[in-house]
Amino acid sequence: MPKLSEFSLKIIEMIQKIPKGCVATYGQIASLSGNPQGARHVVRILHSSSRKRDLPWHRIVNRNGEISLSPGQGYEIQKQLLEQEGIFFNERDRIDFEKFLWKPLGSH
DNA sequence: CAACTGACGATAG
DNA sequence: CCTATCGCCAGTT
Repeated sequence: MPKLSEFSLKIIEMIQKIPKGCVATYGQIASLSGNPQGARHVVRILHSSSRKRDLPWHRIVNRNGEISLSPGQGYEIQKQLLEQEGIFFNERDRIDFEKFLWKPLGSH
């Protein structure tokens, strides 16, 4: 088991904090973890640690609110998991951020 | 150690 | 709206 950087550990931590019924973007997680440019690294963490750490990987979508996985590569699974949490997709197959984007902390 | 990789993001046309 | 590029950067090989 490789040692992960502090940045990576934070990414894992943030992903675990995403509440059920909400989604977050790759860039958002990276930014909250201290590196706004590290979106691609979030991907690597999901690849290497999502299964091991039992992360809610399906709650991560791209900046447009779309599923980034290709059909046959997990797209259907992710969509199903999200819909099971009460998240739905609009006519362009996107998630409405106004309703479902995770807003950490007192954004009220 | 160096190259490669990728479920991204921003920008330009 | 779409495609094409470039920047990004730690984990993996």
